[in-house]
Amino acid sequence: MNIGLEKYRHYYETLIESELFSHVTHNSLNHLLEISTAQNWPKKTCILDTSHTLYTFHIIITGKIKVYHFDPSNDRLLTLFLLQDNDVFDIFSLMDCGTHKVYYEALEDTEVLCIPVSKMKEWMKDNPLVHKSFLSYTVQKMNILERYIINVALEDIPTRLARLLYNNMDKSSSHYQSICGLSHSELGALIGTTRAVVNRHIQNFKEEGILEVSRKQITVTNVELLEEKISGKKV
Amino acid sequence: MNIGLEKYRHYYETLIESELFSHVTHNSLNHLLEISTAQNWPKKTCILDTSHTLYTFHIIITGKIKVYHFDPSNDRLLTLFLLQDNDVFDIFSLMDCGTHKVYYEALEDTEVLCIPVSKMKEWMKDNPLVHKSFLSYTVQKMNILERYIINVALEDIPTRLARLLYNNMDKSSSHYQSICGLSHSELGALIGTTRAVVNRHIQNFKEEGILEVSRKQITVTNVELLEEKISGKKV
DNA sequence: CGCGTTTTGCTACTTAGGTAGCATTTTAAA
DNA sequence: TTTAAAATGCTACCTAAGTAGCAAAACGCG
Repeated sequence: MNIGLEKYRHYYETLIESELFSHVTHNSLNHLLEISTAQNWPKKTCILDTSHTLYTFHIIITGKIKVYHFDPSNDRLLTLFLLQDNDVFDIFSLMDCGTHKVYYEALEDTEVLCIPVSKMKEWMKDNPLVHKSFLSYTVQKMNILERYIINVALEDIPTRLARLLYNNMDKSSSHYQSICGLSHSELGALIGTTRAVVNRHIQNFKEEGILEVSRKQITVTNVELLEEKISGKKV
Repeated sequence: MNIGLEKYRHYYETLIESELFSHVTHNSLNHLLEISTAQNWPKKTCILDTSHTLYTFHIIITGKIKVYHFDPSNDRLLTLFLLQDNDVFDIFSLMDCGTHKVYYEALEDTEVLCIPVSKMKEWMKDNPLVHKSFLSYTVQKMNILERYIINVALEDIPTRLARLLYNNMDKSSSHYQSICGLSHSELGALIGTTRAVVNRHIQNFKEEGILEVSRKQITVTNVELLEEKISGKKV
């Protein structure tokens, strides 16, 4: 890595805060940074080449990345994960378990560290303890996926939408925040439906006095009613 | 573990074949067996107590176990995984990531090794390399879950059913085998729908000449037509 | 400022899938 | 052997959700 000292320090500080690398020795972390290349991905950058993530491992320093699947038969997208700082992708590339047919898109300007998969594997061999934290990390992601599938398979769309809004609401200000900036299409991709249906239910919620909308911004005005939509389901 | 020598040998041989334990030393594997208790779970044994799997880790020697979620609001089951020999559960219990609200049921007579989670954690601490194989194992399971959710979120039920049948068909004999013995309710739980809908589509498939049915047994008579139902989707 | 693009709101239509209910068959258990 | 329980097949019904299409509004870029 060939960058200014402050940048380097910034990356180091970020990684050492991460649950994935917090226990790694100073030397090893430096070595990891040495084999890394920093990249800035502006908002809307897309990684559609599935072989790219097969050979390059990424660590997100700042920003937000959407991991999604595209189904050509009905032209629909399904967002599997929203990744943020200290998330990594793609763990599949580190295990030799074949191609992983997903695409990536930066939802915000994103700083990533890029590491060739072969070098990352070597580094992990030199730092076997990271397998433990990678395991813990993967299990957490799997837990998210499990709740996701239970959600999609067993609940109707108003419930899923309500839960999405609820989970991403800044409770302190009653102001829906984390998903903010996402279009109805994006919301649809997050709960397994289309933008038309999302819009329909948002209008319903609006009429019921649950929320107010402006462009790409949803403000929850009645949290109790929103909670009722989720109706005590704890998933 | 206090059992006959042959039994012990049988467990040992099974574990050493497993991708999870194949690289473990002879001594360590013996130690693992020492802290294990073997149990036989007859078909239909249910583990509904979620705290049980919080404190006990299991390794399946032989048999088949269904991991499922129950949604009380609409009385529906969703099968998340079918586990077989050399599968383990629950990895969540080894990482301290809270309760994992799933239930277990033996679909066949099943032999399991039971290990207190605290002892399993200790054993893993003494055998840190297993984290690598556990990571690989978990990533594989996650891959299955990912395909599952894409399936449920983006495809209709005939497609999901066709894929389920296709994936579990004994291709050599054109005889649907692996899922055999499962009722329409169970098939529904595997693709996120109800038994009535499964039955409806099975009748359709029958009329189209794709398969023949007898109680708890489905025989695919026209694989090409079945493949058409899946219509080139490779998920 | 003007223009094209994106996002949103809304109508009307169609249909897959969920539900309820019941009768028949098969199986397992007493 | 009898009886209860489980599994299947099928009817009819209803609603949620997907689709198509259009127009208005908001944005963003030159």
